[in-house]
Amino acid sequence: MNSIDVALICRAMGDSNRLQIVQMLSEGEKCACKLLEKFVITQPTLSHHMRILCECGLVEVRKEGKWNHYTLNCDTLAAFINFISGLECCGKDVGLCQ
Amino acid sequence: MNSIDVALICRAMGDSNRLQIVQMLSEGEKCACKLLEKFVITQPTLSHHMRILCECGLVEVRKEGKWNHYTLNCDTLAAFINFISGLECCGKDVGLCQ
DNA sequence: CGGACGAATAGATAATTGTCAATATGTCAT
DNA sequence: ATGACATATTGACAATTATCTATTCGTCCG
Repeated sequence: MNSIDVALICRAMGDSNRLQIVQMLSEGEKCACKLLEKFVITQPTLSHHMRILCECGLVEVRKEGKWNHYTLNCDTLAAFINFISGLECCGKDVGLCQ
Repeated sequence: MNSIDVALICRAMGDSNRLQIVQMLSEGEKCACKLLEKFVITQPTLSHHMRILCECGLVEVRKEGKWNHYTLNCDTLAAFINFISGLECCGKDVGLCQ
């Protein structure tokens, strides 16, 4: 996963509504209606947020009749976690960790 | 670390210049001049980006005479990695992973 | 078919953001 | 003190964004 993809995901998660949506999806698949209950936003606004989350690859939608069911995309999430986990803070010029 | 802090950090890393700066700092402490070399932005713009990175707590500055030296903040980074790593994708309604 | 209902799109708007040029501030060396 | 240089601040502007209302599109059921 390259920096551009990571930046896109970060940007997607940089909105607090969307971050909370990601947290909810981390618990498992949720339908749009369920998500909508949780926030004080309109349906078009939720649709907008879900689109951004889907476009960066972090979220997938399963359409079932009239309803949309959302899940986190395992591959994207794993790659993102991998990237973030690879960041280090101890590489001081001193050459010592801690 | 609560969602608001995480969203702030994500937003900070949601700009591709800033994400690349974070990657560079992951290699170790860097001075502003060194960072500036790497990007096609002006000094005030770099200053602006560093401020955003510092304000969310991800980056720390060490002022030494005329120069600023930046590092990643270990505590914040660790808390952030911890939060992100805690996200899961396999919590489908089915109740099965994979 | 036709109404009901969930989701998407269009259009508008206020707020935020990334960037720059110009200027100010702070620190060092002479 | 004064000039040189690193950084910060200010003010401006174009681009992006989060949100809404109004409308359209899709799917189901009677």
